[in-house]
Amino acid sequence: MTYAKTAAFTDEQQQLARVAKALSHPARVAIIQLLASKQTCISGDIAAELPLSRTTVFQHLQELKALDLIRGEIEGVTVCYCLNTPLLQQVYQQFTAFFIEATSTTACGPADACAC
Amino acid sequence: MTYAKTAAFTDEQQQLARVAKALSHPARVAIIQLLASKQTCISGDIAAELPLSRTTVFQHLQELKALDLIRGEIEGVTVCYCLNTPLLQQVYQQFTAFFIEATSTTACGPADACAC
DNA sequence: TCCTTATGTCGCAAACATACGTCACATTAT
DNA sequence: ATAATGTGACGTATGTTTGCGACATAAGGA
Repeated sequence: MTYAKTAAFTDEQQQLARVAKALSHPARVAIIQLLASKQTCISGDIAAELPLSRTTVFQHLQELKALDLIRGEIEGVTVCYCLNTPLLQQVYQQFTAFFIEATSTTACGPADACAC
Repeated sequence: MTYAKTAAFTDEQQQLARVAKALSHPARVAIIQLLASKQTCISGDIAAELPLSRTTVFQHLQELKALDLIRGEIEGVTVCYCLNTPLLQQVYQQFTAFFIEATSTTACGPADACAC
């Protein structure tokens, strides 16, 4: 997002793109799913469950944390990560609005000729 | 997506990540919105409406086309791009499923302490 | 107490991917 | 012929992915 021409787009577009970028790697998708499925807010267990090194997982976590999609609480030796559910719901609505806008087109027939 | 460890994740995770990647640039978000708003399936007009060069826009279009999110029909000199609405609806459902899964967590309280 | 082990994190770096644009070219309309 | 359009080849700048090595901290023995 820190690209040259980024400023030329609207905040909504940039915001959506930012979150999409966070989800643009299967590891991060997997991390979110893991955090959603586990009742415990695991920390190093995430690295253990993924086929990636501790360092790599840590960086993916950092990226998600930078967007505030997840939170991390220090609990003694370990860190307890968990989803920021309210933010996720908000993001969900943004995506929904986008997709509804995108799929409500009637200009071009479904999947066939582009008979503009 | 063509990264080393990509194969280790599920198809769903990879598919979601792939689409998210397509939406991870504001220019591509803008292009989809443009195609959705215009009744005509514009071609070079897209480049004219964005603060990017023709070539750059072309590459973004290629990326979207590679995922089949948009279609391009040659009409004489110009190419007529339009959204692949059915696919978008399908993608929409995938995202919905993901977000519902992600936001249904009750493990960690909303936005406060991670009291696992 | 000291040693070991586990954990989260930082620094660094190689491999790879993306963004962006200038040039070039073919096609078609005027 | 001229102009406009889509697209291809190529290059530079920038960003991402991935993990190895290193470090500090804290817990658990011996």
